[in-house]
Amino acid sequence: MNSIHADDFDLASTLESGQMFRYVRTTEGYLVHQRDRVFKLWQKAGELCFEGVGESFTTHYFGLNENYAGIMRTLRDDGPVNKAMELYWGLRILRQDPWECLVSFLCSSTKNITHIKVLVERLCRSFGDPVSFGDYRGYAFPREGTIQDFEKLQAIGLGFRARYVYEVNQIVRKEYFESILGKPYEAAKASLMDLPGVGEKVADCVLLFSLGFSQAFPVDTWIKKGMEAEYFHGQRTSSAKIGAFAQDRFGLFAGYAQQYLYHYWRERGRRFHR
DNA sequence: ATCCAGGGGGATT
DNA sequence: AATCCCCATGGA
Repeated sequence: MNSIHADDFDLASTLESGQMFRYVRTTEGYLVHQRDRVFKLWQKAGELCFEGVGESFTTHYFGLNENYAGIMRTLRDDGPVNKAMELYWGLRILRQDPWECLVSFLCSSTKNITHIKVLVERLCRSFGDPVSFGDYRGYAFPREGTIQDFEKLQAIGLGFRARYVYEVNQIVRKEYFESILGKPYEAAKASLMDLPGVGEKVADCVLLFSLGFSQAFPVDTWIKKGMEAEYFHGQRTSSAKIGAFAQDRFGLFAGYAQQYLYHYWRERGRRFHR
C-alpha cells in the first residue's frame, strides 16, 4: 500500500463522470483497469491510497500535478459551472492512455454508459491478455494492432461500431499519438477526425481525456440539452454552435467546464427518476 | 442546413 | 409489450 497527499481531489466524481469505463466500485474504493494495469484506489483524510500501481503513474493519470485551484478560478464567473464546481469539487480530467480512450469512445455512440462498459469489457475479454490483482482475474485492454479477427469483433455486439474499431486498429500505432501531441488544438482535432468513425465528439473526448487538450469541449446529448436549456433560451442549437460558444465563454479550460456540467446535469437527471 | 440508417440493451410507460 | 433513450458518424 502507498499513498500521496491529494488536495482538491475527488476520486469518486473523477472516475464516475463518464471519462473512462473500466472501473468497479468496491467496499473500500475502486478497482481500476488502464491498459494492462489493474490497481486499487481509495481516499481517506486528504490522502489518495493506491495498491498495484506506482506514485508517478497515479499522479499523472489523475492530473494531480495540475494547478487545479488556479484552473477553477478561471471558470468561476459562470453560474452553472460554479454550481457544479461546488457540488463536485475535486473532479479531475484524466490522462488516459490515448489508444484505450480512442477505442472506448468509438464504442460509445448512442450507447449509455452501462452498455459502453459491457462492450469495452467484452473487447478486453476477447482480445486482451489476462491480468490479475490478488485473487481478482481480469483482462488488459487489447494492444494496438491486436484486434484483427473481424468476426470475433462483431460477436461482441458492437453493431455498426465494429467496422470503426477494426479499421482504426489497422491504422493506429503508439507513434500515431506522438505526432498529434505536438499540434495545436484545431490541427490535432482535424488529424483525429481523419480516422474512420471519429467525428467531432469522439475527437474531443480523446483530446480532452487522454492528450491533455484542456480546451476540448465534447458535445454529447446531455451537454447539448443542458446547454440549450441554460444558455440558448431552450432553443434547439447545433453542436457546432454550442462548441463555438463554449470556446468563447470558457476558453483554454473549457474541457473542465464541460466535465463539470456533464456530471452535474447527468446526476441531476438520474436523481429525478428515483 | 436536415434526415436517417446502424444497432442493442436498459429504463420507463 | 411498446416505446424512448443513449457521451455519433457518415452519407444522402
